[in-house]
Amino acid sequence: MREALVAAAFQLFPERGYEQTTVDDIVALAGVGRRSFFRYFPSKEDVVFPDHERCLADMTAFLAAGDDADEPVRRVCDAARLVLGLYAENPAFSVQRYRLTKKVPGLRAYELSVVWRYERALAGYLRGRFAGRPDGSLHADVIAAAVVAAHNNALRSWLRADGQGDAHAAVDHALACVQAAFGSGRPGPAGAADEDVVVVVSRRSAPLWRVVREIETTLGRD
Amino acid sequence: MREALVAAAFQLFPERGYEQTTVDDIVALAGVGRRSFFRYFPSKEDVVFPDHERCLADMTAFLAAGDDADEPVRRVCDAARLVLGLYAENPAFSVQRYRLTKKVPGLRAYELSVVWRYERALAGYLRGRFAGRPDGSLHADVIAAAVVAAHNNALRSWLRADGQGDAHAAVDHALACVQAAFGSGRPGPAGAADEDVVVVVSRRSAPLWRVVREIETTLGRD
DNA sequence: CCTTCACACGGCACCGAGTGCCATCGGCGC
DNA sequence: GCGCCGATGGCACTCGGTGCCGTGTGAAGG
Repeated sequence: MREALVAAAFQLFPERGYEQTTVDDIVALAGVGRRSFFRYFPSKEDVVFPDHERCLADMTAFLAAGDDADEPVRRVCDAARLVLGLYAENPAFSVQRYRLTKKVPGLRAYELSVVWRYERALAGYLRGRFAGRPDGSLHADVIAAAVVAAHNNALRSWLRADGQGDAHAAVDHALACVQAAFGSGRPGPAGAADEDVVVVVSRRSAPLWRVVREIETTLGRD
Repeated sequence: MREALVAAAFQLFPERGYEQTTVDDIVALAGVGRRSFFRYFPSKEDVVFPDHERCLADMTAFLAAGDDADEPVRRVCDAARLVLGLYAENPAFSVQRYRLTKKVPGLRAYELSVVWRYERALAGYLRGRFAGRPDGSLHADVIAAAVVAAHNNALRSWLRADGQGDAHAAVDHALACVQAAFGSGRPGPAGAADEDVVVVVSRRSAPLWRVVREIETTLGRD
């Protein structure tokens, strides 16, 4: 039933456009009642993202399954990789959906709210890992946003290329940049500081207290 | 006319709730025709963010007014501070709107699309500044997302406190964390590398090529 | 074999957001 | 005074979304 509705919708959307296709058109093609559509999809936009609810549940389960020995930033990057996997599973569908969301503003807004829930899940996990640390919630929000942005940057360039190329490699590279900025440089509360060599970047002309504060910030002890 | 509609809306929203207030209720209280409402606001959600269009225009103008001598990350942080100024101008209104967007999912989704446009403006500016640099668009997206996340984190904690406290100081502190991670550590194309002391963080057990790559990443020469 | 209960589906009526069209009215230059 | 133009209001319509109810079907139970 869900599959029939999704199939009917994605048959009509490319030829008529999203907004020109009414729910009545979809249910007429699928041969079901109009009321049943809204039983399976809370809104018309939801038919475009049929499995995002399951994906979100998978991601939160993945985050909940980790233990405290994991490096937090590494963990959220792996969670992002998990989401990419679901996109890469059926590239044709992902590309088709990408074309839709790129053109239709209402669909783009809906995608934003979807992505926002992923980002909040990542930030919630990081907030728990950074609990007690000063500016913990700030770092959690910033890192979650950076991870999502890097993931989306790689994902979109892969989608723009019609699903050609290695999506996983692109996302790995993008996430490596984020991990380089936040990951290994920010030891978690578990504290593996003595395993690290610390490198701070600061202008030579900066006052000493400024340099010290940047070192503290890098070490996460501000 | 706009002011009358906004005033009527924000008189009804707190007492009835957003979704329980129909557009007919608003125009009846304002004493204008229903058709005129949609002349001034494309949708019901727009009446909640009456000046965001002007704010976005101000921000893009601010970014366009900068010259190439500016440090790019510093510039987008200042642009974010500019947005905060418009929130801090009338705290009562901002707090009232925050309560609404926190409760109503549809309004939160709309706010996301608003914030997204700010983020795209910042990313577009950074993309221009990073043109030619490897992974320029990736860094632009990540930094823009981090700046917006830091700004929103500080803004929301200020709004949760009913507009008490110094919003500018909170945002300055939040943006300083982002600048510490991306700003001074990443010299722009203008190249002030010889003024910097470079500090890299890496596990001692990491292979040499990994350390070298992190140094390259930190210097923005990967 | 018949009953009954539950559940999924379909149809119907309704609400509210948003739009196109046209009538109206007030200010403006000619 | 006359005609033009922009702003406004009213009307009718579409479409997304919801509540309600009737119906059919299949499984459990007498």
